[in-house]
Amino acid sequence: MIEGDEDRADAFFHALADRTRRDILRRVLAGEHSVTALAASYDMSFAAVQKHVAVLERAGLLTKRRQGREQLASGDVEAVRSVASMLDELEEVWRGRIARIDTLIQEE
Amino acid sequence: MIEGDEDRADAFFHALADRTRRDILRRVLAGEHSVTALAASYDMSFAAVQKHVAVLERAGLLTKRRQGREQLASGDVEAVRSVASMLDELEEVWRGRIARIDTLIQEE
DNA sequence: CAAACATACAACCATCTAGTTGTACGTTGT
DNA sequence: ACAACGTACAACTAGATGGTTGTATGTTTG
Repeated sequence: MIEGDEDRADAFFHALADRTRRDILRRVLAGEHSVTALAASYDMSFAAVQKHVAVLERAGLLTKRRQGREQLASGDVEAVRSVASMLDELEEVWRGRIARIDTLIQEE
Repeated sequence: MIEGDEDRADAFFHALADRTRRDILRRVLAGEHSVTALAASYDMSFAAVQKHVAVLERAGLLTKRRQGREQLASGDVEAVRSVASMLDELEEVWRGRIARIDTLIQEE
């Protein structure tokens, strides 16, 4: 599994930094899909898509459950939210800057 | 120079997928810093930090303004917000899935 | 003017990444 | 039993990435 917060962030953002993976994530957030069903949507080999799914799984953005011979992939919305909250924290840093600027203006 | 939404998303997430760049972004969201001042914080060459700043700049996450011989870098909170809104759209996709599941349950 | 400073960028290198093909193995259906 | 299906993974390749050092250019200071 993935270690610290920074490692988690690395994995999250790296997983999201590829348009094929973002598209796969959209599909599996909308509903369960087998790896083969996902692979049918893209102009690349099954193995390539399977690796993208593995990257998303390793980042915790999707989970798989076995059903017979298929692996059904499903998006984890909680993980998506936790990425969003990392960005919210960045915005909070910015708010601190604005607050400091306002203080300076008032002191004049 | 005209990039699509997907190219922008690629650049955003790739820029954020490195912990040094996330740390630089935190600093420049908190306030302006020269490239040299930023470089002093990290255990790597000035050139390496300068390249990280360039990646963030190309992604639109920070801007620079010249002041004398220094370049002062400043974080762009609007860009951070637009990344966050991409994630919100993913969450919306997931809400659609839940709505569909609820409809199925009601039809039973 | 010369020296020191701040920045940008080229060239290079090791490693990672995203794709490929091929193989192996469990599951399903005939 | 066996053929077809669904998946995983290894080995390989081209190109991207993150780091290095060295050089060039503009700016400030003595």
